[in-house]
Amino acid sequence: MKDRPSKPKFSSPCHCLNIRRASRAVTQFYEKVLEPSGLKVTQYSLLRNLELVESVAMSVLAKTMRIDRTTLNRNLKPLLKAGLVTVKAGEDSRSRQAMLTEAGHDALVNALVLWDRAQASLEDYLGKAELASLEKSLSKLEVLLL
Amino acid sequence: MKDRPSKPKFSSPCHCLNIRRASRAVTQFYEKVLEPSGLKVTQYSLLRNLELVESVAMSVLAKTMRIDRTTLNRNLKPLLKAGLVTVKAGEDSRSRQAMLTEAGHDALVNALVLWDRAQASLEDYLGKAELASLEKSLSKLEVLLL
DNA sequence: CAAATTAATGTGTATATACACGTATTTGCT
DNA sequence: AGCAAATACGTGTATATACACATTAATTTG
Repeated sequence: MKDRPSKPKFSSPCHCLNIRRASRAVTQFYEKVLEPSGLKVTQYSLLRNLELVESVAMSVLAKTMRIDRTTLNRNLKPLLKAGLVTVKAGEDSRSRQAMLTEAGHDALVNALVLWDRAQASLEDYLGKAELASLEKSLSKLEVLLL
Repeated sequence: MKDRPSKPKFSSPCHCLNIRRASRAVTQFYEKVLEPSGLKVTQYSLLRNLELVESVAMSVLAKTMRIDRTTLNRNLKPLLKAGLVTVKAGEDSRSRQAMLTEAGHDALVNALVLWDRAQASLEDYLGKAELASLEKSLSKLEVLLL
């Protein structure tokens, strides 16, 4: 076997992987708890945001939720197909307004108690203090790029 | 407009969304820094893990990296196509062994300095103490489901 | 040894994420 | 008015993630 130069066998753990892993685990936990509602956590949050307003333009919603505009567009599709959300034209004929349907509202109400459970479980698991500290760091990280 | 029952207008911030958002931000940061290498952070980590061993069975690698087995399978494909990784049959004719190619090793070495930079930036941004505290919480969260 | 289990993988399907492009409108400026 | 720049969106493409199934090979059992 030929000898290879520069083998960086040891290294510190990658912070990016660590947060991605934790994110996956937390996501899976929430998904499991939310499962009876038929909603993914992303979908839940989308409905949740729509519930706060009469209707909202796509890009405004994306900005509010701090997700990519095109990701929002894609994430909306299953909800549209399921009839939980509708889209109407805005005054500005470029913009489109998303809004919750009755079914969407019902689904949200239905999911709320489950979400509460997941939320509470997590708070219980980490403890108030550690969770608060974590959230603080997370909010710092969120603006890492800007 | 018809009156809707139970409008949960106010709620605590969703911990799941928070960590997902932070995860996205950190990922985008690493991706941007790694960009010149042509590797995504997921791909970097895959190569990094393969660099530690001669060859390794799929499921073992997945377990080591703590990612879903099928996700690993999919994530491997771009690397196979790019010729950075190859797969050979294992002794057990069910299992398949993944291994780094020379090109894969080169790509890894090339990306290492970039990754170091991203890693250092993050440490600088949060500070050693806060980062350590964060990592501790993240590792707890990672085993939330088991 | 034959049958039932378990183990190791791959694929179908669906969602999530985001960059690069392309399109249609609106605004702002001359 | 006319045109350039900025806005608001959607889509193509590629990767990431993971559950449900299907397949094949090795193991354990009766």
